[in-house]
Amino acid sequence: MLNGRFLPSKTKVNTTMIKKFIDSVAVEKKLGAQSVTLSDVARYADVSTATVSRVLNNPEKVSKVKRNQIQAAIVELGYIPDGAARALASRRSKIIGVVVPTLDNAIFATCIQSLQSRLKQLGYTLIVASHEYDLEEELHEVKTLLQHGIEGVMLVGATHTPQLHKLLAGQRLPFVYCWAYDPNSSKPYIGFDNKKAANKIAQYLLDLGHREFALIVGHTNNNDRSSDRLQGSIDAIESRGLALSKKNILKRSYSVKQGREAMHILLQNSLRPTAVICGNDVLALGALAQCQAEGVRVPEDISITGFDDLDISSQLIPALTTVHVPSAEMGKRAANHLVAQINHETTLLHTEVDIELMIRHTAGVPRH
Amino acid sequence: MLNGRFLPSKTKVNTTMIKKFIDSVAVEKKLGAQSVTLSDVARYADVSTATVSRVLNNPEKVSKVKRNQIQAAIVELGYIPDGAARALASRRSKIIGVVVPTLDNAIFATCIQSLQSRLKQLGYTLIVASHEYDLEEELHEVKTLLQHGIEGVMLVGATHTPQLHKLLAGQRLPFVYCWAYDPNSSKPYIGFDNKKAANKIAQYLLDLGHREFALIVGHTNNNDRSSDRLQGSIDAIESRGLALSKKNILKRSYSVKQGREAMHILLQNSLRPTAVICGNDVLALGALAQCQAEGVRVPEDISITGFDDLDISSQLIPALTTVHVPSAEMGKRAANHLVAQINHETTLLHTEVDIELMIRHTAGVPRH
DNA sequence: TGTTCTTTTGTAAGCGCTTACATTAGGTTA
DNA sequence: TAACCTAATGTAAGCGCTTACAAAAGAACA
Repeated sequence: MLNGRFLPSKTKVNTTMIKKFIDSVAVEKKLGAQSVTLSDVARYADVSTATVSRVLNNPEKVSKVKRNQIQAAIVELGYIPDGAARALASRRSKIIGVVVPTLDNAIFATCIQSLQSRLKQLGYTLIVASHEYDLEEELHEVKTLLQHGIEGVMLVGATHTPQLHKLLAGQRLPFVYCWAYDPNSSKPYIGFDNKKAANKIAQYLLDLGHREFALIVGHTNNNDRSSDRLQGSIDAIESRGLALSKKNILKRSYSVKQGREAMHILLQNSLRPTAVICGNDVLALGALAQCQAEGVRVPEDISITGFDDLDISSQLIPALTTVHVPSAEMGKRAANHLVAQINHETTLLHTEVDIELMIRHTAGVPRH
Repeated sequence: MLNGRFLPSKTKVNTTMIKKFIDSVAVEKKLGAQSVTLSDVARYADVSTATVSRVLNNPEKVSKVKRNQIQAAIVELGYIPDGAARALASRRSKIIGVVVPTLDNAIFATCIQSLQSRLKQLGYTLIVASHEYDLEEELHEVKTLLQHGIEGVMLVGATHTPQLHKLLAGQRLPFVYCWAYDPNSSKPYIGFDNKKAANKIAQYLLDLGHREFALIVGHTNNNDRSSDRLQGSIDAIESRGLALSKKNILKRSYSVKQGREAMHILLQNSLRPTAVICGNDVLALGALAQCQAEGVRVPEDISITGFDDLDISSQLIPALTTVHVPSAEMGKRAANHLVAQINHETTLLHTEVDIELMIRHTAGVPRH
């Protein structure tokens, strides 16, 4: 041990000695802060750098005696491997990236939480970026992530710039699209059919007897989830031979406030809709609040539905009728998928997750 | 250009040639996917690697002619710098880390959103980790971030394991504690005094005439924000000579459901409190919903207050009386602080952000 | 005991960049 | 035009690891 630096080998090492060793390393390197390197550990444990590296990466390839020696040295010196050096030498960063539209929506936060927690189990670290519903920005973010050597990336939705598709293909970077589903695509999807889901909830309202609809949805430009949900609802309504006036389709950004404002407009109409389908729960919560504010009873006077099933949605009074989206599950599956891809294991190209109509108390039979 | 690889110099370059160049690079490297390196760019633009590197890092140090030449080469070859190599050589990763308790609370998501957006402006990338209110896990996460070469880290609260404090000091890593404030500490804080804020809201209720209180707060072990808020309320109440029975202090994890359950218990009491102070908005929203569910009017029968001022809190009916916490601002300030630290610029050690009592409609004068 | 095979360990060559230092080109000035 | 300065560029030595390959040490067997 200490390899002749200042201690005869086999001497029992105490804390002071370690400190001196580290300090002497620091002095030698003319560094203010000592940063213990792998070769310091090697010297301290009296082995080669290769052996230390093996302990880090393939412990089973090192004899028990040396392994213990080295592991003790690592702890004693407080050695922390340098990820950049590892990444450079091994060409594996152990980093995965995700670019979501925004973190301000709990649905993405939940997904990221579970993505990250699963990746942690698998030995990966997550870098998060958001693009605020701007696809050029999304491209830019992926490039930044690429600079950081991500080994895989999760993206939201199916709509992206052509350059991004090219980039992903060119880099041979494992990736997965979430929150959307297209079994005919050659690209990997983990998600669900937004159109089908929106169709389902509209059907439910139609079956309850509703004929006068309004839709409050998210902006549909460059947002396939939003436009699919819109289209799904429209299809359902028109399939029953009903008309939906443009005036009753309100596109708003996803916020409670916008939901309120949109509902306020709808309530001004001489002919009020009996059912308002919202593009997500946040908008629905706003719509619901506005009804309360204006003394409109839900669901007696008007029915409201959401999409996402946020935690809060089931707890409010009345509890929101909505579509449950398993965002945590998507995160977890995305993690599994990406890591499998990285390890060249075979994976399913497409995974459709179950969405479920949550029938609660904001939708009911319309008044005559 | 192309430096004799297969084109006479000064030849006009077209797409096919670029492709061939890239392919020849790929073949030479025996790589499946071509990854264009800085030296490829240098060769292509017929300059040294140093010059290319300068264009990347100090463009003003390179003559206009070469700079343009090189920038064109970068675009044409689709060169993406390798962050690991840059980090290793320059000892700067351009990565900053943040470890929050959880992403499932919108208040942290909002903060991270703004932290990240500011860091992006400053040329940094963010790695997010969460510890689920487990301080050992927090330590572990910081270690992982350190492996990835973070240049700074934002942490939440003032309570951390001693090892973490040691680690931060030993690594000379810029860091900042958010969501708490201690002007007497030698550690940097960007936040506010939770105790004072909680005191303020309790005073407000006392001034309204409330005498019977209950508290629904977060778990207080290892969570200084939660325990400070609890203590602040208790202090206010006791300073008026009022007693607060242990039975009326309910500790729950932060979820709407838990808020509901806690309120349900309080409503069972023969002597109901006239005011319920909640440790955060999520709990308050739950408490509010439970009152609605049980036909208890807010604020006529019972007053409820929150803490955080989530987006939704101001939009619900009745709008929640709460404390506004500028989480986005804290994120932004944390970004500025950390980057300033990294660049050895002088910074304020402590920043107290303004919190504000948001008087809305869930707290009123108690019934006689 | 020598031979062969297996396991363990070491040696040393990079990974793709940055940067100190050396060199050269291009201006100024006397 | 020589001497000197500044700006632009190149050369080459690493940064801290991993890993192919070589070497050494054991184990097993005849």
